[in-house]
Amino acid sequence: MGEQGGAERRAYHHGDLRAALIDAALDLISEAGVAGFSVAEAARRVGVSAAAPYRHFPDRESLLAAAASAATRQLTHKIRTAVGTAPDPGDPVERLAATAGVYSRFVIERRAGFDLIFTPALQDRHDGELRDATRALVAELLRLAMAASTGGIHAALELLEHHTALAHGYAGLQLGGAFTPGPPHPQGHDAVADHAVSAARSLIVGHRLLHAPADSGR
Amino acid sequence: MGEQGGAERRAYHHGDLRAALIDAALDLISEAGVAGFSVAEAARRVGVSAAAPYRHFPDRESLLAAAASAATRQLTHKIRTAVGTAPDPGDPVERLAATAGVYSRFVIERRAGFDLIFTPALQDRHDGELRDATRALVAELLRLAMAASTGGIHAALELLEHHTALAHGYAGLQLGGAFTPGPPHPQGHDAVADHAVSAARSLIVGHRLLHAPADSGR
DNA sequence: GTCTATAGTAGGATAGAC
DNA sequence: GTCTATCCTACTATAGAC
Repeated sequence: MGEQGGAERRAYHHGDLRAALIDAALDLISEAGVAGFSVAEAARRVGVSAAAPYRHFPDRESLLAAAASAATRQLTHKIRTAVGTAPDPGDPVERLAATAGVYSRFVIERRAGFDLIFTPALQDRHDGELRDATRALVAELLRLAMAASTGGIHAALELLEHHTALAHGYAGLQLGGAFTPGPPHPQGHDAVADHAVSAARSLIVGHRLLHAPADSGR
Repeated sequence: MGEQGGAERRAYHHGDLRAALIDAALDLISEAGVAGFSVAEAARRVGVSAAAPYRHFPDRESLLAAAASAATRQLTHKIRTAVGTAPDPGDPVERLAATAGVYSRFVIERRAGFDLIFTPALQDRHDGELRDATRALVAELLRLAMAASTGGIHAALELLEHHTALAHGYAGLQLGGAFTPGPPHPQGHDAVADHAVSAARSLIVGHRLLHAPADSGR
């Protein structure tokens, strides 16, 4: 992430080709999604042969899983630091709503969201690294949903699901080009993230209205 | 049907290979997304050589665009017929909420949603067929959003965007496997669609609350 | 640990026979 | 209009040299 010397040049695997390959994989994913990722291209970016990665990862999926783990940790970190900077950080509604912006922006910029994190092929590897990263992320979100919901745990889980779908949908529509009839706007990402936050506010408010403590039925 | 027991033989291009290829393309997309589509595989399914499709479509993208147009028309039709069967068809909130269920179910089953319909590479072809189909779909949704919103046209457009993102997100999470830690549930599609409708209700209610006519000033 | 070379797979697209 | 045959491209993965 940090290095930005040449446009995409080479040979900075001074000592850690494994890490360099994960970085390259994340770059590829951010540029063209999981479909744009290939072991060969990642190797090319780093400046090694197509065979070299197989010394560090048994197969394509292993590298992909490592990249997914890294992305998950990055996302969790972004959510943790961003929640405190909401318009009204003391309001649990604003705190949860802010995560919709963080998530959609992250996915739009990196193309590494829940669909990558929860890819069955990756989760089924029972990779401890990915499992731990996923759990930390879900725990963080659940905490925020619990605070924002006026119902019980059941209502909070439902709210989290609704909220997650909303943020994921914003990212998906933007990435799919549904918001940009013309060429993609430079600052469109921020605008989309803002819309996601605004939508999340409506959703949370509506959810609280329909799941008020006095009216916990249904 | 003459031909013997291949698992999926067809050779029903009696007179309309073009239509048969579009059908096959839609099948491929529904099975593995756009990534699962290839001209070669579509031809194989229909029972013709890999070269035959190029008599009817100049290139891969043309066939894909034709499939996207067909899917768009199907989706518009499903929305039109389903809106009347909402729990309370007279309630504009329920009518709009119902479309979240229709959309998410459709996308989950066919993998042909807004990200396919609005794929820039397809929209930039200026294909009249796809353009007309897209416009009809958007017009239908906008009508419903206008009826459900208590604000002006601006609020209705915002509501539609929020609503669309929500439905799209539900479909995306389900397709990405985020809802199914284990194997995908058989009737999971209906459950997910129901959740999408429920979420849409919260969203619409919240939106109306935040954009009431008396309080139109955000 | 990395290289070159290679086997195998799959798809997009064209040429020319029938 | 469809076929066979072909060329090109790109990727995964392995083998053996250094």
